[in-house]
Amino acid sequence: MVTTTKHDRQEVIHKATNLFWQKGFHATSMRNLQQAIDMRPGSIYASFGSKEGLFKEALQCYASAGQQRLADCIQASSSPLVALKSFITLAVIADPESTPSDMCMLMKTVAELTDDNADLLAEAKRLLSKVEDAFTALLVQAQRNGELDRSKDARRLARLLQV
Amino acid sequence: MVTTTKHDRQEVIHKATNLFWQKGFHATSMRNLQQAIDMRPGSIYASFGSKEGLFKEALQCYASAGQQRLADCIQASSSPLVALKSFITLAVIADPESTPSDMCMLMKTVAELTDDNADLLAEAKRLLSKVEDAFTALLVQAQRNGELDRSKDARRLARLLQV
DNA sequence: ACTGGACTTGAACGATTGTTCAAGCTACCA
DNA sequence: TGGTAGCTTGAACAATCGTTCAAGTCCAGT
Repeated sequence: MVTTTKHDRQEVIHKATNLFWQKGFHATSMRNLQQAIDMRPGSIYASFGSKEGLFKEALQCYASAGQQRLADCIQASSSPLVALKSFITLAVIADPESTPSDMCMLMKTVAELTDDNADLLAEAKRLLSKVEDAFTALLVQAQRNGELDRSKDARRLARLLQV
Repeated sequence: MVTTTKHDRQEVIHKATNLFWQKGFHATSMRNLQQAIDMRPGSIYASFGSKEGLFKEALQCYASAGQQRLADCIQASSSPLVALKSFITLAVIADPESTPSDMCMLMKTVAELTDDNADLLAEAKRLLSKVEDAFTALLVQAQRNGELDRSKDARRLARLLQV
């Protein structure tokens, strides 16, 4: 045995991510998680330290999956603008059955959390701003290609249409 | 004394609304509320029945305040389009110190709640769709005045810019 | 002044929360 | 085969949750 102890860490995080995404941070109890990922409290705390720790990893899992999809769109598209468009439609169309929530998880998190859980709030904002950066990078590139004018920051708000 | 028993009901609801708006439903405990509105559990339950009952009234309070502001904008403006615009800027500019959250309370609620608390979720969606209706009514009126073309439903999404 | 009804109080309830830890299990190496 | 290191287990903890209710307070009407 070389990679996994018993539960594959990635798979566990993935399942936790889906549950958190669906129910939010506060509404997801440790006992919900125990059942969803099939681990007992001791193991969870040994692996992730706390509920917050697990949630933070879930956020990162979600964000990196999103980045991956965006990268795929870029590679598959001819111009930055059509890449962005295909990514957006991919995110917003995604069939309602398979997705835990019809809303961006980072958004939901920023909406839900307050200054208690300051760490998680900051992390979610950090990841959101990375998305923002990736989008604006695409847009300035589109501007250089002459497909856009000077409304750069305005398009960051296009992200909010994932609802 | 003719209207109030000891605490003015409207004022109590208003304070509760602000707290719920700031922290969300799950993160606001009854003890937080007791302190915020200066009532003890017995009185709260006598007046509102449950935490859910109080939250529902808070949602309605928030929504009717919004409707009031929209009505004011309409009356003060010359055309439906400038009324809508002034309302949006009013909502989004609102100085960050005085407002409990920089996000629409109905949105936050829809984002946070799940099928547990189905009543509250349904109520929030109902109020949101009332806002949507009011907006589209303004927009079709703008269309009749010849200030807009056929992108009616698309403008519902303009609501999401309250972030 | 006294009674009666309405409102308020806060201690207490059982349920559930996130978290801990001693004990058990399992797999690998000598 | 026996030992040991590390993972897993689940009962139990203190804290907090939403909620209840007997007792106390307040004031209007006689």
